[in-house]
Amino acid sequence: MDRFLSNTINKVDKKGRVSIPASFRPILGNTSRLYILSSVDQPTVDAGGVELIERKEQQLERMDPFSEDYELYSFVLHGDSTELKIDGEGRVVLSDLIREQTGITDRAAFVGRGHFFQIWEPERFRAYREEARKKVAEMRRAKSGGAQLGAGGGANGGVAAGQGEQNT
Amino acid sequence: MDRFLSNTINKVDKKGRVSIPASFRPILGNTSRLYILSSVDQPTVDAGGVELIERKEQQLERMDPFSEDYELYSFVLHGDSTELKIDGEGRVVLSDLIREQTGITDRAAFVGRGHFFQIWEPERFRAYREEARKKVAEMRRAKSGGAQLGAGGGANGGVAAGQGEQNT
DNA sequence: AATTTGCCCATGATATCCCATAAATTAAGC
DNA sequence: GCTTAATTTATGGGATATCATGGGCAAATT
Repeated sequence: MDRFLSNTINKVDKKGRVSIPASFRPILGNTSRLYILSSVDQPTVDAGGVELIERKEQQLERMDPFSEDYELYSFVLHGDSTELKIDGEGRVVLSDLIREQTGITDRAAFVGRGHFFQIWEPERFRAYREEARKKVAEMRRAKSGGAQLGAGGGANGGVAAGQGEQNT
Repeated sequence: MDRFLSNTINKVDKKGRVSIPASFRPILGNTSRLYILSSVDQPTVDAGGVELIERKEQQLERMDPFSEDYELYSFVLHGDSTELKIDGEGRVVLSDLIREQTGITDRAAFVGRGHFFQIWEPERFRAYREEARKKVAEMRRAKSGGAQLGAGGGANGGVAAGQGEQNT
């Protein structure tokens, strides 16, 4: 249990509180603080422990300082970050900043991203997720030239394609 | 016995639990954690130990962290994965995520794939398997220009052996 | 005084643990 | 080679333990 995985949708109560998924809590450590960074590309925020900020700063340093991306990243990183307090039940109060950034009202989707997680407005998450899956599927198809069975990650399945639809 | 072989169909009980085939358990090691990755191509999920995720993360690290591909791949990898707890009897409860992805309701097919295994809705597995066989046969025919050797009726090219039903 | 914010407790719904049992595979014995 | 005893499995169910969620209340803000 050392990375943020899976996704869950939790309710935001009248006081603006949401439960951080229980499976995410231990990964954050013993802290009672949750760090939040706005995403520049999507209507979501990144969340995690302090190391999240550090990591992002390191990323920033690796970017071209004259690019527009750098400017944006830098601006958002230092300007739009927040620190939330985690209460005894593992909840946080979503700030106005987060609401504006994500569009969240009464429900929030928590999405594991490995060393951090994201908080989305459920509907937007659903849409983006679908799109992402579709694109990854295309990516995979392009790479393997169509000969792929299963998502074995380098697996040597050795069997020809076969499309098989997603769900029903 | 160090790779996942063969396939079995087990029942999902009212609580949503399924037994992981006993022959698969020792291969997972001493863990009580089963990692699940959903396939973007087929209505199935890949299952295995942490290595399964780590392997994919290594692929990620070889990509450009600022590319859209990286973003999408990471999003799907971490956001659509799950970690299931294996109980004392070697069972796991299938999450909603898995149900949606696979279409599983009351029975689940466990299919060995070497260094990981898959979980399918039995009917879909049967259908996909047949299709896969057919394509393998075609592939072979195409390659050999019609001259085949030892590709007799019962041969099941490349796909895990065994009948759709448990033992026989 | 009227809101917020932080802390504590309550509760229904799941999830997890533990024990029971029948089916089935393996080992043992004849 | 068969038949039976001994072990594993798969599966079920009850008893707890966790979790998400709601509400109360008092200290801190405004």
